[in-house]
Amino acid sequence: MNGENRRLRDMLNQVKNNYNTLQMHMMTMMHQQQQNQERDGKSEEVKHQHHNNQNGHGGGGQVVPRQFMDLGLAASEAEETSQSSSEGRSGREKSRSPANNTEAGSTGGIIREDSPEKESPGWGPNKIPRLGNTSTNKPADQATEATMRKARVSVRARSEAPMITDGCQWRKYGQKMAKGNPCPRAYYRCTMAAGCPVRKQVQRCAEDRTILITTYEGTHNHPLPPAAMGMASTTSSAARMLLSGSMPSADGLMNPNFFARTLLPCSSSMATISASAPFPTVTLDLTQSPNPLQFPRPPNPFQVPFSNPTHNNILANPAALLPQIFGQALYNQSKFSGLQSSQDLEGQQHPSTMSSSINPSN
DNA sequence: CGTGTTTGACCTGCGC
DNA sequence: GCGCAGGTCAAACACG
Ligand SMILES: [Zn+2]
Repeated sequence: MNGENRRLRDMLNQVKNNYNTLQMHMMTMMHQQQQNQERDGKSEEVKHQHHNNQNGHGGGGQVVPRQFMDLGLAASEAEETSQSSSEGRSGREKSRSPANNTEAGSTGGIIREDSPEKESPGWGPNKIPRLGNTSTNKPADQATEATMRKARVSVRARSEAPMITDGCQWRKYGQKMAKGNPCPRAYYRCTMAAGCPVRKQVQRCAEDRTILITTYEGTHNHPLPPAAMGMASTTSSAARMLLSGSMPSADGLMNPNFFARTLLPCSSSMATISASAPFPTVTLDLTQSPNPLQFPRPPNPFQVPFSNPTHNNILANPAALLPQIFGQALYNQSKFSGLQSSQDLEGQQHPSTMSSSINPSN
């Protein structure tokens, strides 16, 4: 009975999470659309990229409205995901089932895998520089990949399962005890294709163990099953948005405001951009109850994110704080863009090259 | 027997 | 240079 209850609750959570994810996804898309409209010049590449990701199976168009179609698609798929996850879990609740999933939807025109076997035999005896390689190889791809790899998308969701099911397959390759945290952090790598660079780490929140923090990093270089598209496209577009926002351009400023306007009314999910961490990180907070009306909890014990630089800014409660928070985000962004400017510039220098490489099939 | 998890060793970057 | 902390590797192991 307990088990069943737990299962049901978990299913519910999963559905909620999917819903929030979707919402996020929509926002990101809208944002990108907006961005595209405002300056179609360079952001066009982004658009193409996006399309590529979305229509991995379909093929890419470039009409703006298309994006909504994609969205719809993603929505239905998200549902599937939740269902499948519940099914999968019905058997065992806490044992780690190998099925998981994930994110990244980009088919990866961008990232060309260097060599599929680079990780196995290549550096077996290693100690060799994984970084050293990077310097020697082609700078352009490298820069792109490096930038992409740096970006992280972390998702906070309530889940009692050891890992949220996102449609991808993961192999665990490590586990560590986090410092100020009784719960260990687990490291996973995507196994859907050899050489897929995507990694994720899963950690439970110390105080509230019902909250699972999943951090995605990298972009898939292979097609994804429909079930994985939801999370994948969301995270990848979030990452892209982060990166584009971090660039030394004015429209980066649009992000926060856009977030504020769009998310606030819904208030069920929240995104925060933080560059204070070693890597730029987007945090999608899906932990809030979907209907805030029932659980107002206004005098929330949440800490003001920007007052505590230690952890990434995670927004728990919108309203009054937003301006400041976003202000800080902006500040961080600008800082970040300063730091990253060399790389970004390098990336930006050859937009045509980029777009062509992105869309090789077309 | 292939595939995935466990787990301690190992590597690297960073602050002192 | 040392120690710490975050990540990763890979041998051993578990499982179907
Ligand atoms: Zn992958």
